[in-house]
Amino acid sequence: MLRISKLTDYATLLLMHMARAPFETHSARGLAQRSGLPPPVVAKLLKLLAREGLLTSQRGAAGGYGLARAPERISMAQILAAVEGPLAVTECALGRGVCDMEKGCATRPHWQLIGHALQVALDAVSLADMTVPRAATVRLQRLEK
Amino acid sequence: MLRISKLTDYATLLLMHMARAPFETHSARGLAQRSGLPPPVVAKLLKLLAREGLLTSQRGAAGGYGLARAPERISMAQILAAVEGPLAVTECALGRGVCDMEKGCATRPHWQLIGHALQVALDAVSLADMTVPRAATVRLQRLEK
DNA sequence: ATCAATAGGACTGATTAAGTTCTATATAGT
DNA sequence: ACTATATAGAACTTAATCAGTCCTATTGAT
Repeated sequence: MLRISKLTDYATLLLMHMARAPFETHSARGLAQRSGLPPPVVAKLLKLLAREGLLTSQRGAAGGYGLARAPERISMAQILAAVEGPLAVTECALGRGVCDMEKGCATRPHWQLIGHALQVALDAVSLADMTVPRAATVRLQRLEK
Repeated sequence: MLRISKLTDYATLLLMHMARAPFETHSARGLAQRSGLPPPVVAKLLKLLAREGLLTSQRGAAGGYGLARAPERISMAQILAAVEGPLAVTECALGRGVCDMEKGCATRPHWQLIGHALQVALDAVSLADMTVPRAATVRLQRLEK
């Protein structure tokens, strides 16, 4: 349950590879080879991440992708939002009045609260944390107190 | 993203209805009418929740379903787990070695940490909280400190 | 017996996710 | 200017999952 899509998983993997050389540009082909993921998937994801502002891109020969900011300033929440869209635990949490039974339904504010808690947990982990085991552990343990 | 399935949403709604009369038994038909959900869906969900231990069931005429324990002792995490299966943010988080690239993949422990944080957030909200706005707010705010 | 209820499984259709392919555009090097 | 190597964007196909229905069996009170 609450499963993250494979694409998000892949995106995280790719960003972690890039975080090892945060100031260099990386080509889609090169990242596909290093990550072992299918080239079309890698290309699709990098395009998406660039459009969403997590990566910068340079076209043409000797072009490629680079991190838009330091790995410490890219959170898991941002990666998820880039690939899967805004966090919304339930459909109605997004606000649009598409739910048939809004009248007697008292659950909405509660789902929003839960969603907010998830957001906080996801915000607390950065891309840099993902590459360095200790940091994430510490930050998340603080949350649980 | 991280969207909960409609079934889980429905299940929560049904349990909230039952929580209003926590010691009485409720029939599937009656709950379908009160909730406005399609009877087959309600029946399916109640069967599932009973199998998972959240509800007790009584067959035969004058039978029905009842909460297995007090609303305070049923958490949103339990409801989610009952309907959607164990919480696993990524496939590999479940442990089975199905992932092709386990060798160079350092993300697994981090996803597990994030998963754990989500679990904590979901554990902090009970079915009783869902029916009484204030309690959930307070509990979740404590988590965010 | 009969009626009202749950138990369990099989099945179908709808929706979404995952992955591929094709065409257009930009840029460095020669 | 030409060519090779990149990214940009969109359309398309297939696979997987979710949502919902239906049917048959079992249980128990009247």
